[in-house]
Amino acid sequence: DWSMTYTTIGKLAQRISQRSFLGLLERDAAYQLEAPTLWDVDFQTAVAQAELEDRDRPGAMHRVRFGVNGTPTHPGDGQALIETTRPELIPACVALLAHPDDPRHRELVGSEARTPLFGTRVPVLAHPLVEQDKGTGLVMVCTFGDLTDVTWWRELSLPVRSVLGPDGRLVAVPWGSPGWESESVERARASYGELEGRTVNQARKRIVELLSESGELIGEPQPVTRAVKFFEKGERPVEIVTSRQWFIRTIEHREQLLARGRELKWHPPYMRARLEDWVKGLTGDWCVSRQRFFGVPFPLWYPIDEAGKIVYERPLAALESQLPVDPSTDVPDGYEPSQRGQPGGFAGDPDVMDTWATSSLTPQIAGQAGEDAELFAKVFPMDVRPQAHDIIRTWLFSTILRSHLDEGELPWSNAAISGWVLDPDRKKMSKSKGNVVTPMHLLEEYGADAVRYWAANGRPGTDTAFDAQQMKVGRRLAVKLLNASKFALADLPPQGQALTHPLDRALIARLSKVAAEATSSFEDYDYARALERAESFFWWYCDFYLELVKGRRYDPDPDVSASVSLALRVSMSVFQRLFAPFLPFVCEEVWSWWQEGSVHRAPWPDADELAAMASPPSPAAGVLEREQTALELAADVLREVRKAKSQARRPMRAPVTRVLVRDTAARLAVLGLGAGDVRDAGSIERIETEEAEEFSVEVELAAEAAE
RNA sequence: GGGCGCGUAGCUCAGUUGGCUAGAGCACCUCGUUUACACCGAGGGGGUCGCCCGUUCGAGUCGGGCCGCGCCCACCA
Repeated sequence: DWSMTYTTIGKLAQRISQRSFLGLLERDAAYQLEAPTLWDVDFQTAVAQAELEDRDRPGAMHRVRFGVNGTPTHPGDGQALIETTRPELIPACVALLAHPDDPRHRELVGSEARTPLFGTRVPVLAHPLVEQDKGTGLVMVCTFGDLTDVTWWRELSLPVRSVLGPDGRLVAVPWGSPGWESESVERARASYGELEGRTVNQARKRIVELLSESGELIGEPQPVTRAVKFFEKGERPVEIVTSRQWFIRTIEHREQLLARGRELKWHPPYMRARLEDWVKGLTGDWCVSRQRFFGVPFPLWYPIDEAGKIVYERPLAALESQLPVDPSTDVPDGYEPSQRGQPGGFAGDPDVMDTWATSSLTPQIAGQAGEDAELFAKVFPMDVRPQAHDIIRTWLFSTILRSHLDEGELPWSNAAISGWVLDPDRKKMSKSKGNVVTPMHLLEEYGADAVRYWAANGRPGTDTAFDAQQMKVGRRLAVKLLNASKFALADLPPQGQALTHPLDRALIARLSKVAAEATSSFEDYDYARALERAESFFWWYCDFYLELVKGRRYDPDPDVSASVSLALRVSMSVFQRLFAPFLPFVCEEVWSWWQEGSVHRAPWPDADELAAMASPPSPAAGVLEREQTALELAADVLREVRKAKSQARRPMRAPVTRVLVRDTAARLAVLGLGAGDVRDAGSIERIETEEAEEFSVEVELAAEAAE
């Protein structure tokens, strides 16, 4: 319904998004925290776990010697060796860890070690997450090199010794002051002076030189390739930087979210595993604040105390009547604009929400939650979320989370997961690779129906390689529908009240089955199957049924043409509606030739109605089956006649003097029901029969001169 | 490393409770024709259903094990 579109920057979406956030805040489902956060150093913003991707990057493994005291029994005699790919974080080292069961480091655990170059004393502790077979089995914990560091830091209550700034450069640190003690402050300052202000890469290069000079680097760095986490749009690896951010509670709902995932009907079912993997792998709550310019702002301000300090602990929420608000221009209730930024005044929250924080409310926005209670009650929860598999962990996940938190139920009953359109070489299209095929020229060359036809052939969940051949097929089908409709409907004689001819009943009976299959396929979200069934039967219909009934259709006697006239109307009406979802334009066109209104508003074909129409007047046992066999046999004989003509290199209208059909008695008994149509369609003078085990046809063509 | 999916004609893919002499379209070859359709029609060739075991009267279909491809996830030592 194109009258109900919205944009995520529109007032409606902003209002609903801000209102939902305030609701979460009120219920303590959202909170702010100064904590280690995934951070992109180029965009200088927090990013969420869902926005990360792994990229393989070359690096080097450095073996580094830490000093140890009074542990002469330890192998290496007075030294502890660790391996690291990030030696630039040695000044941020807060502990060394070994696995509790590792015999090599048992003596060392519980003692203290000294960092190289800086002489900081760090405890040597045990933790089960340490992998014994990596490196020396001894690992350094820094604040923060990776998410595991965060885990260790949290679980072992380690101090923070942070060296990395939001711009990705090493910040100044106060060597010698509390937290930055050193056995040799002079040396620490001197060493760090070589690193301060440098980027991570520059610092890494320099510290390797320093370690090498001091003899604390053991051996040469060994080149390795390792998976590094990047913000999906970023150029440099994400870092972990401590900052104040807003979070939505997620982890504590893990089990309920998994239950929601099981409640949802997935198409195809195996896609549920993607959500489960994701939910089970979550390492923290969802960070929703971003330090960017564009986005929906947080509807919050903070008081400023008399000393001019922002009091983050007491956020001032916007009033419902103010929504949507922009705290950088709007003013909180009870304050004057002149108080902005002043002691005793207020400051607006400078951050905006993650785009998914608004997109996760799609059903609520479309249903106008909190705006139009009647509409919302009518449409929520919705039937289906259609989307591709790559954003299960973002769009699908976050939508379920928000609906769970706000509405206490699933946002929709079904998830229809599509695949990607791949380039002709089956690679994912991407701007950076330059292999993107835009659809405009396809629409121009093949038509919108053909492009849509091709897209509909991609089965749910399956990636589809771009294939111009398939568009030709779609175009052919569209043209065929145009031509068949023209033949079937133009100058059609008056229709009868009922299907009096057995072949017409048999046709509608088959059509009923096809309609039933298309319907159940659609109900299963298997649109590709619905199309395939309708399509293959339609081609059979054109090749055989339309040819078989030509004689009766053009017969001047209205009693003869009445039944086929009805069958043609019914069948074309059904085909036009069955194809309408796939070939919307051509179907609308052929529908307009003889029907009122739009085919897209017409009722879907009713298989039961068709079956009723196809039932024989005398419902004796086996009549239905006999008529089905008659139609099949008629088509089989016609096929053999055509084959004979084709192999004799004669035209299809070449007359046939005699056809001998051999088949079982049972089948021959029903041949008569369709023999007249077969004769007309094959230009056959005489059909004879002979009983046999297997079906075969002998064809006698008239002499060529007879043409 | 864990999980999921896929491997059927040269290509894109059907094959739903095991019964197939394995199908369709494209491409290829032959022929025909213009009274719905040259954006056409009729016909033909082409496959040890990735490999190996097993269950079964019978396996493309079920079970196990390999091989290959793809995707998702994962702890950057």
